[in-house]
Amino acid sequence: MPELPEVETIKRGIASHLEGQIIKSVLVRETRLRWQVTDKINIILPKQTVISVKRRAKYLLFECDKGHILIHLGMSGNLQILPSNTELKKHDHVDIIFSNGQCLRYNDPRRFGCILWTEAPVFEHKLLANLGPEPLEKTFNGKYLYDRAKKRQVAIKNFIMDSKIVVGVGNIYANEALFTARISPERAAGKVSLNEYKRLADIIKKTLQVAIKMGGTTLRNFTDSAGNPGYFKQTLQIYGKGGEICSQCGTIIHTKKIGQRMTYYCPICQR
DNA sequence: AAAAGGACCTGGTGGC
DNA sequence: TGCCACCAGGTCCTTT
Repeated sequence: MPELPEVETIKRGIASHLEGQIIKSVLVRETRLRWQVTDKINIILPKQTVISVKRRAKYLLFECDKGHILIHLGMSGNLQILPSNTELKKHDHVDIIFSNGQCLRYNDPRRFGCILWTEAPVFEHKLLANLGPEPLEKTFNGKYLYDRAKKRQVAIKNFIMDSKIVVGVGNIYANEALFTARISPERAAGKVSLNEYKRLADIIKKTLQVAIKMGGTTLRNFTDSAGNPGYFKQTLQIYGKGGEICSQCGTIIHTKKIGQRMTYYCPICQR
């Protein structure tokens, strides 16, 4: 489900509700997420205070007194803040209940997400240690992409979706950014010029920023932590528009699987 | 080291 | 209406 703007939307929605709150209990109804949810969290989390809520890539990091809770939403995960007695829905797998009566509820039909606990320095965690830069940071720019892409044969679309290169760019925003940058998704990463990379990096930043501002993209069921959809869908230029007309030149928008993911592009505008 | 493909899941949709 | 194939916002892991 969520790419960076959606995770950021969730983070902004929940942070102020949780920071400073004391965990009262944890209810794990389903441990079979991407990785087993350890029953250790039932023991260790109660009485801890949530000090801060942060995001790194598409991971949400809940800093507690003794360590971090690390949550990824996978393809279909969502988090909501609810009164702890709220009636359960299907796939409500985990509740973190707070002493003020609120509950952070994790729902995930496909169970590709994860909920982990770590007491080590969180950025040294295996899942975070080898991630590329955040796309909205200054270290992510055209020169950086150009340098990393040298001699690489991989398609540019897969390259910008590679979390070792840059985090947070999923299938929707990769399609959108390449269309706006007028670069063919199939071109080898090593054959993109420095100027094109500068344009692309700026467009990735801009696209993500606008999407965050609009509360993310709701395709079927993404909602923020209060249950509201995102409105970036109305802004999509190319994603999901196979067979429709390119807004720039009127050509039929093509589709093709690249790296097992559906790709939408205009064969005239994108070279 | 880089590239490609499989794996993990449920639910919705469209075709017959 | 029912059944089936295929598709979906991610990304780790194994194999080549």
